[in-house]
Amino acid sequence: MAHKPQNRPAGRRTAAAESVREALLGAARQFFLRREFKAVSLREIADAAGVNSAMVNYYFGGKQGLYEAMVDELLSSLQASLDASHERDQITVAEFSTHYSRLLADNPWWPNFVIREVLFSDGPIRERVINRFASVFAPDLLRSLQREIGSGHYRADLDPRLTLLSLMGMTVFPFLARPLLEQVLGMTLDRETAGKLAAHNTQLFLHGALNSAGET
Amino acid sequence: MAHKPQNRPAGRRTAAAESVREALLGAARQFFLRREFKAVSLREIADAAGVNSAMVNYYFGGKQGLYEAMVDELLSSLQASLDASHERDQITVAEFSTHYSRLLADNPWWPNFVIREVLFSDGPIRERVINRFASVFAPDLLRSLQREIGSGHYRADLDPRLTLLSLMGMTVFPFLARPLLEQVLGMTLDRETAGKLAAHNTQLFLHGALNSAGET
DNA sequence: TGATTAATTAATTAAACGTTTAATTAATAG
DNA sequence: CTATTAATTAAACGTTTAATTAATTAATCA
Repeated sequence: MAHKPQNRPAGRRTAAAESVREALLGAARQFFLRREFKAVSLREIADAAGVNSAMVNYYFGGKQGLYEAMVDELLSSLQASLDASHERDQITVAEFSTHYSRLLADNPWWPNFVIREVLFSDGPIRERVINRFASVFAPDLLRSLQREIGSGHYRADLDPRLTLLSLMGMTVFPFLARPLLEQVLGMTLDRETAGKLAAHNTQLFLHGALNSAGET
Repeated sequence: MAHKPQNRPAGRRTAAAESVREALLGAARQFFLRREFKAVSLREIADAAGVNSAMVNYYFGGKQGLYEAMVDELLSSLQASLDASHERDQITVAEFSTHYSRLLADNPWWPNFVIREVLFSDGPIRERVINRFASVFAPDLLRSLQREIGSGHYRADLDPRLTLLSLMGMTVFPFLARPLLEQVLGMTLDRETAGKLAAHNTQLFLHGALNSAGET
């Protein structure tokens, strides 16, 4: 019944309570990001957090509640880390490529998680992830592309939305296909490779693959 | 123990047996492609197939066996559909973009499934999916890129592997992010849009985004 | 200090799961 | 016709799950 530790009187064992909450969230992140929802049991989460499994129901109202809390925490931290990455409405292709690649290289869990939520989940979490994810880079980048096309800097026949998709795909896909890279191409996606990839993508996006004297 | 109906004497109730097998495989595809492994129960599969749930153990040795059989069937049908798409070693960027886009547009389950297997699964199935997947397009395309770079048709400073990744990303990502497209950009990925996307990607890949008279 | 109440643990519950088993039906072979 | 074997069913098994309840601990305040 006690879905949440309601109206907790400030300063009464709250330190311990917060530590239990955070321990559970940390353990939840550790498991939920790596395995599917149903394949993770509350017991292993509680054990890893060093608390009793009933605490999940006490603090989060159940398994689903814990998962949603973890997702919210994750999205908030991402938002914060991205808010500092570029000036609003002023992102360039090179900046996007560089910042996004670094972000993905530093947080290997991120693309997996987003893709899983976007592709396989449903319900309120998926909506939240999509909207939050989409609001981070896409609008600014889309506006930037439209400006460049309108100003004649980019080719006038470029569809901004398709171009956005191409650019995001070039940037994100390698991190999604990371195991494929390692097993098939023998590449590892550390920060250095991610940097090379970002530079490569920027070049390719701006100039194309054809040699200067090339034909179609 | 009887993992498979061993040494089945030809012509003894095999018709019925095959229909049960296929009914189970069909139902398995219907559920496993949409939900995670642990979230699918043998009971719902058996119910949908109209057979007893013990048949799963009789014919496939268990839940895992049924899943693996389904995966193998899926990979074989994909391989067959792709073998007809291009001459070995002779694929161009435009061909790749076009064929792959059409394939993904026609089989919406495919990118989801591959990504799930590649990112979240482990064990023998993942190996099989990666190798099978990688052997379909990547080697031919990589060779083609190397040839174009070596011949001077493409810029000499292009890294073939990074270029392969960029190209695959441009092509595959929109289908992975399909829900995001629909919800954020208001686009639907039908065959027509997929065609436009393929043409756009080919153009962008070859010529880049910059206008002819543009600066860096 | 002693009552009160939040926090935590331990024990328990009911349901769902995949699998196994034993019994039954159907079909062929000798 | 009988023996044999494949195919199928229904029931039960043991395990695991999330959730609930009861019991215990500890901190606050009158």
